[in-house]
Amino acid sequence: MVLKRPPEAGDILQGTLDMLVLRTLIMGPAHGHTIAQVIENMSENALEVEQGSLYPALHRLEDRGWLASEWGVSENNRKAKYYRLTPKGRKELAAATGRWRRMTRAIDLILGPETE
Amino acid sequence: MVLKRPPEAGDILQGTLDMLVLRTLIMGPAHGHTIAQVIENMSENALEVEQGSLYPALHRLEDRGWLASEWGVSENNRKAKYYRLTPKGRKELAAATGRWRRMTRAIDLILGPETE
DNA sequence: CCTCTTCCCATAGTCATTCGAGCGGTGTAT
DNA sequence: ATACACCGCTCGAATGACTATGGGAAGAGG
Repeated sequence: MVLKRPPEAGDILQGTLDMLVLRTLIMGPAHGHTIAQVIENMSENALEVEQGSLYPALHRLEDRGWLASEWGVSENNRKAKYYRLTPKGRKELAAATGRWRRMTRAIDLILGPETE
Repeated sequence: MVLKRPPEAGDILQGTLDMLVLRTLIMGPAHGHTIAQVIENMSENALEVEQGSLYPALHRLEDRGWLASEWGVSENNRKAKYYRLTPKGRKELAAATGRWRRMTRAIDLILGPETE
């Protein structure tokens, strides 16, 4: 055995996808397909959002009351589920962002200056 | 069931512990207990390294050839296993640090300026 | 019409990693 | 002797991302 997938470029850091989705929806409601594209584009294609990660994420965010959804029709005239941020979702985004900044600062303290 | 633990302060971001351990050992060999303390101190106690995370991490790093270990005696006169970075470990640290920087930059692109 | 592609949603199964809880042992100091 | 810090380790549960796979519907091209 002992086959392990080395971390690939594009892989999402575990625990950060939810925050990215919430952040994306600050600009207004969107459906899954668009959310993924926005994240990929805004990250200059450094991140890839796989469907197998995205849809479970959307569902758990909705389960937790951070998103609400509504069926509609996409720009391409297809059936699409639009998600929007709830007030709780906004609070969670702020909290998650705070956690993220504290965490990365802490890690960068250990890694040391950029120049290393 | 359905017990979910909200992310607590001190929790390690999944996937970063190995990099932190490798980075700690750049200063020279150390044993597990010390490694944990160094990470906690250097992060200004923003991070907590649990034993249940640390020892499995040390073992897998050694399995991958990134660390080598040797039994010795600690500063407190106790039996302790000293880990040191191998050349492969050094390379991996550089690679992991690069991945980390690219990833955080990408995420920060999406989160936007600090001031939000 | 039929097929192919793109768009859009969804789930099952696998895997790696972290955590909490717990075990055992040994110096040192009270 | 007993309490405590130090030091190593392991197991089960939980989490979340990935691959793989499915389906359905719109639009384009033959």
